Formats: sequence, C-alpha cells, structure tokens
Amino acid sequence: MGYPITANVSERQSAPPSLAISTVIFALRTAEGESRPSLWLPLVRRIREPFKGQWALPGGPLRHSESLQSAASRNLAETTGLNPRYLEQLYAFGGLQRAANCSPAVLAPRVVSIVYWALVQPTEAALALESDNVRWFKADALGSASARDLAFDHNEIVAYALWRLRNKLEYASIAYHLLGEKFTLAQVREVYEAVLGRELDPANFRRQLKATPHIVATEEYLQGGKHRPPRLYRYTGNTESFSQSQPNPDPSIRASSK
Amino acid sequence: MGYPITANVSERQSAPPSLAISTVIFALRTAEGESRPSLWLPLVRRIREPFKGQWALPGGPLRHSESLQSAASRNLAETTGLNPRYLEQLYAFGGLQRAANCSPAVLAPRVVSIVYWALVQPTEAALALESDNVRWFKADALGSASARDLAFDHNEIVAYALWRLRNKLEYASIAYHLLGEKFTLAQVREVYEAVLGRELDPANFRRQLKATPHIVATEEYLQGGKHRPPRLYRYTGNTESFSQSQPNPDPSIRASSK
DNA sequence: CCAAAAGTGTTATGTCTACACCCATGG
DNA sequence: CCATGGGTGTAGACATAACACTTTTGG
Repeated sequence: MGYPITANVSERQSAPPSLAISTVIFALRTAEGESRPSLWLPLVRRIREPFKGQWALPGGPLRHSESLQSAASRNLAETTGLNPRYLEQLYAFGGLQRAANCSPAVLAPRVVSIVYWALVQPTEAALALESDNVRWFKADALGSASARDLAFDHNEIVAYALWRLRNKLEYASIAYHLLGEKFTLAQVREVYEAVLGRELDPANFRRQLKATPHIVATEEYLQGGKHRPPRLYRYTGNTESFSQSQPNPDPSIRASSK
Repeated sequence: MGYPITANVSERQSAPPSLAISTVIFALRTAEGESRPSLWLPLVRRIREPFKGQWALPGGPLRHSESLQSAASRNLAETTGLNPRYLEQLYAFGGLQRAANCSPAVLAPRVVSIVYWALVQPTEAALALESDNVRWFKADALGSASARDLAFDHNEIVAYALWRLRNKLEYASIAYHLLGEKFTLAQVREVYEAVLGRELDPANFRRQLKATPHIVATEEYLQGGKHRPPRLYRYTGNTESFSQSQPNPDPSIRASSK
C-alpha cells in the first residue's frame, strides 16, 4: 500500500512514513424497531492487505495540492458519497504498533494517519450509498472498550472520536449539525440524549437552549404528531466550523453566561 | 492506510508530502526588572532555506522507528536541551500556503507538520542552553495577531498553542507542570495570572485550588519572604499526561464537583 | 374526556464573586 | 506598631436540578 516508489535518490534509508487521511463520520439514525435515534457511522471494507476484508474508517492518501481538510472532505465524499456540515481535525495517529495484530506476516509499512471527524444531517445520511463495501454501524458498539474488530487501531480512534464528540457537545453548539435546517427543541434534546447516553429534563433543557444565541424560533409548527404540535426553530450560527484551513480557536463555543 | 475504493497505483505523481514534528515549549520566567513571571518559549534560528536566519519552532523529521510523541520529545531535547514534564499533541498543520512569504523564489516542498506543545519547570528552563541559535522569547509577543516575524506559519501556531494553553488551564490541572515540586498557592495563582493575563482574587482562588484533588499540603513553609511564610503544597496527580502514545481522553481534567 | 408531549413557573441547592476581616512576619 | 501578603468568613448574584403545573393536540 501507500508510498509511491518514487525513484528519489535521497530515499536511502527506509522510506519515510507515508501520510493518510481518515474520517470518523457521525450521523443520527433511528434503527428498525427503536423509538429513539442513535449515533451511527459508515465504514468501508478493506480490499487489500493488511486487514483485507475487515472494516475500516474511510480514508485515503493526501494529494499533493490539497489541504488536509479538503483531502478529508474529498475522500469521504468519494468513499461514502457524503457531504458533512461539520468537519474538524481529530488527531494525528502515528503509533508504531498500529498494524499490530496484522493477520499473517505481512510487514506493513509505517503509516501516519491524520484523522478528521464529521457530522452529517439525517437527510444526507439517508441518501448515502450503502453497498457491500460500505455499511453503517452503531457508534457505541464500535467505540467501547471491548470492541476489537476493526482494521488497524480504528476501534480506538472511534472511541476517541466519540469521547471528543460527547465532550464538545457539552460546551459547543454542534448538535444542530446532526439535524436538518428546521427542528424542534425536543429533537435537539434527542441528539443530546443519543450522544450522551442519558435522559435530560425536557423543561430545563429547553430553557438552556433558548438562552443560547443563534437559536431562533420560526413561525412554523411541526404537524403530524400525536400531540400538541411543537414549534420549529432554526440555527443561525456558523455552519462553517467547516471554515477552511486552520485550527479554529473554536468559533462554535456556546456563549456561556459567565 | 485504508483507501479501498480510490487509491490505486495512479497516485504517483510528485513526491508525497514530507512529515516534520515541531514543538511549542512554554516555561515561566521572570524578566529583568519585572516583579511577576510571564510566559516564554524557546525558538531556534533556521540555518537553511527557506526562511534562513529567521526564528522558528524547534523541530525535525520523524524517524522511522519512533512514535510521534517520542519524536517530539527527542527533538526538543536535541535542539533546546529541555525535558518537559508535560507534552501533548497540538495539531497537524498541512496548509499549502505554509511557505507563502518565502523570501526569494525558493520553491519549498510541501511539508506537513505535526506540532506538539510542552510545559517545563522553571528549574529546567533555567538550565536550558541558550546560544546564538537558540533564544527565549515572550510568548504573548509572538502569539498576538500582529506578530509576523517567525518562519513559515509559526506565528499562527504559537497563537493557537497559547489559546489551547489558556483554554486548558481553565478546566484541567496543568498549571503544576510549570512549577517545581513544591509551591505555594500564591505561585499557582501567579501561573494563572501570567497565562490568562488577568488578576485573580487570592481568597477565592485558594479555595478553588484546595477543593481540587491531588493538591496536598506539606508541613513546610516557604521562608525568606518579607511577610507571613506561606505553606508549601505538592501536586500528586498524573505527572504523565506524558503518557505514552495515544490521544488520552484527558486524565488531567480537574474533577469538577458536579 | 384522556393520554401525552409542549411549554411555563417555582423552589431548593450549589457555585462564583466581591469584599470584610483576622493572622503572622520583617522592618 | 505598621505595612503587606497569607489565610478565613460571609452575603448576594447567578446557574442548575427537580418537579408541579398549565396548554394543546389526536384519538
């Protein structure tokens, strides 16, 4: 895999570590037979050694004239057909034992992976192509301590991404990126409950939300439910933490009243 | 790594981007003529193009059989002689315009930098070798918006590292890594004041500190001051966020009483 | 009318902030 | 005994959590 065998003269020793970009993509889905939505992510099946046949994060090499972020963006579009609303760098993994339990004696070359994480809307996620080599999995099943079935160290990467998502959800306004343009406050609460894995008090939750900026009430109500129709809201904040390039000293932090 | 669908042999145009590791090293120093300590960081002078002669973050290439973290550790030891108590990955920079204002028409090859940040104790920092090619600078002067004198995009990297340090100081127990083994609570407050750039109420600050775990009072008092001798404390928490390898779902987070 | 979600009000509890106050030391 | 930083106490402002309560819809 990996590094082009450039007949570069300076390449005397061993080849330098090659670079790849991968992405952990999160979306909300309601499983068959379940009432509440949960977190899912798409994986692709490896078609070559090492770890041939196992599931892995979508990813690929960094092209010569693209930024890290756009490499991530292009790559996940190519492999899964998705266009995330939110995309942020997660971590650079360069561990040496990354291909530790590599099946036979395939000596895998050293690879440094720069991993991004993304949030996509349910509508996007619904259109996402699913094939024999691309499938969605429940995030918590992959990211728990016991999980050990993905290629490379991808189980740990998923676990870390999950940790980061949970963490960031509590202080930044990112939940809206998992929803459509208009949403009810109860839907936002469902996002929080799905991600954090615990139930939240509806009354207090709605007050907190209404106190945050960039949440504006529309004049529309969601019809079709069994009960009182809830009002729809819209998020008017930076839908671009998708901002080009750099690290972003967190524009999406929820203005806390302190 | 895993690029099942796209990546194939067609990707062998120009040489792949090369990888480098750099580190932003913070230490507390009391400048001549000033009463309060402030944040400083060491830079090295570039001895080759591009940006020859300008100051840059210490860094170097990633060797074949070392982890990213140990590459950072080794590199900053080689260039500055320092052994930090705290070392954490900051960000992977791979922008294309990194060598934008490159002096002449030197066409710089694409470089992806994985940047770490570190905290060292004052005693360490004092021993640090300072030469014609290694010098300490005040952090806020380099990390402000106007600053534009470092090589590559290193001013922005310093600014981001500063942001991260300030941010993390407020929720994690990292201030102790900038102090010696024993310290007074007022010294911890000085760290906070120097990093955050504002004064804190001594009374409230000490209460907050004493409420956090891993701060234990010794039976010793700091003698030699002009006034009442303050009690010395010790930090007994993980001095190893320096933990090998992986991303660490933040062990150093200050246990908040919620 | 009933069930249940939408939405509002109220109270207890805890945390943060400002600031008054006492303690201990060098000069 | 005085100035100053070390250290403790306390009252108000503010945020959070628990839960009672009213409103509005479908059935």
